[in-house]
Amino acid sequence: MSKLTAIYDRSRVPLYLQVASVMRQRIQKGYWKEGQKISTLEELEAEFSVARVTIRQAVEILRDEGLLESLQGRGTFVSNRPKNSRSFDLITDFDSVLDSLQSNVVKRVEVKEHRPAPLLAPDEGTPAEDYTLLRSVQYNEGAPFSVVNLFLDTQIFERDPEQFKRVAALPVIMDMDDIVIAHAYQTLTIGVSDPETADLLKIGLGEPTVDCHLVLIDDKGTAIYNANIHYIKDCVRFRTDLLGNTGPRRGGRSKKSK
Amino acid sequence: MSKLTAIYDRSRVPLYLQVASVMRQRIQKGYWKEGQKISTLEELEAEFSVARVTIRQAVEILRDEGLLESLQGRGTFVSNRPKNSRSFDLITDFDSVLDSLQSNVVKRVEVKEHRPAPLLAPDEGTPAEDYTLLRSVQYNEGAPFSVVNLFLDTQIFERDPEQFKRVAALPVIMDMDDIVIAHAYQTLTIGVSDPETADLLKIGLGEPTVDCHLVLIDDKGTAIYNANIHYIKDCVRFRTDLLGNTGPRRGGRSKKSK
DNA sequence: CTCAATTTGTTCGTATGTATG
DNA sequence: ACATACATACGAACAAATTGA
Repeated sequence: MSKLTAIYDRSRVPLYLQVASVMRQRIQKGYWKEGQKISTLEELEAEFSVARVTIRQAVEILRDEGLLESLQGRGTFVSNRPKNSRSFDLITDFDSVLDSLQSNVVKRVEVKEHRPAPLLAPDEGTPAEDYTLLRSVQYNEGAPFSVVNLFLDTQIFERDPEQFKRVAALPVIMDMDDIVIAHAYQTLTIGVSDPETADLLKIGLGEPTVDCHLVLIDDKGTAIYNANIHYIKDCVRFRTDLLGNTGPRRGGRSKKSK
Repeated sequence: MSKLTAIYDRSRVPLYLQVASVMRQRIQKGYWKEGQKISTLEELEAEFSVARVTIRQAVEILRDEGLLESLQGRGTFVSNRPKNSRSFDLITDFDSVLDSLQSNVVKRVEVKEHRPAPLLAPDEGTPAEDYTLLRSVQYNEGAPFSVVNLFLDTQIFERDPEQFKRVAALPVIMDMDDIVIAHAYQTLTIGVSDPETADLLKIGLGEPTVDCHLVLIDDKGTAIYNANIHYIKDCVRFRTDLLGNTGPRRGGRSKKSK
């Protein structure tokens, strides 16, 4: 019990799940390679300071997930399994957003009118008078990877309700030639799934998600498009070149660094 | 038990923790505002389909965290607590990286030589011959918010070992005038804390983190700087304007969208 | 072939945690 | 607050399969 209480100080999640999470990551990040024999139960026992049975429970979870295989008398091995990396890069420019809507399956699951929209940050424009909620789920290879809760300016929604109810909203908006998007702010944070999101994404309640707050502001400063998008955490990645278009950087610049 | 097994299909984390996570997010994201009376236990009971005691356990956790206050006969209220938003924006350009190293406290916790470095993606240059591991922790307001595992090309490390052991590496590198950084790739993903990271960040084992893989490539194509940075998930946020420097966007562009 | 060492698999007893009604 | 059922975790012992000496 001495061990237990010490570890439980920081997380009340069952120990075998904590251990399983760490081992799962070691496999996914390639620290434990495919086909490789991993540490023995006794070594893992020592490393994590837990009982034998607890390690076995963790291994059992990863076995069920097809990540590990155990052979009595020989050891535990990382499975050679077909790679199905469903992860993709998050989007950082407007045209890619439009493109991605074309390449993924979008299923509208709900439309509600007169809904209070998510709060806007000080620089995210002024709220529209009324919003219509369009909720949809994005699928990739048949599995859901994101839930979109879009609060669309009702004035715009009513210009083509049938279209908005059927397909992705952004292309429809961009087809309206009197609309000018002055700003498109995207804010990414880490959140946890609420009951609706967990249900639609087929994940556990309270599991971490990547939350994207996307706000489009028109030329009058109105936030006509105000969306919260929840991505399954393993499905997203974000890459950037810090040098951007400034070109290579030469050392010795600190003399004038005030 | 009927309820229980249904929910446990997707997550084996104790129910009261799942419920607590969702309620914590409602407070943190401002859906439940400060001072507001939240739903009654009975309503929450119905919403989450769990027993009364389970809701009470969740509330107790948030009470311990100072997020909620219960008053017998009146209800449960969101605490008016001092805002200490320790979150900050992730960095997307090179100069900001340099700046941020100056404004945060960095504590070097470990130096190890001849360590195998993290794997490089195909376009992340060729590995250096040998790397030296510099591990440090970044603090903000006295609390740790990130662990940096930097694998530095040993050839560069040995040009000024004492300096590298004491202060942040990047400014030291940028003071060497014969070094040219041709690329600086940053990749963000969601991971979970391993035992060392959990220990240094004072978080639970297996809790989600924002992982940043940062690779600097010199003019010869060598990955001289290869770092894995683990941020506490609540401490980071990432903002961007999708329109960037392309200016406002006018509708009606789809005619030529092949 | 046998033996010993290694490694996973199984079981028991006990204490505490979780969830229902 | 109580009674009940099941889950989690420990420690220890023993069984079964594999390997190499």
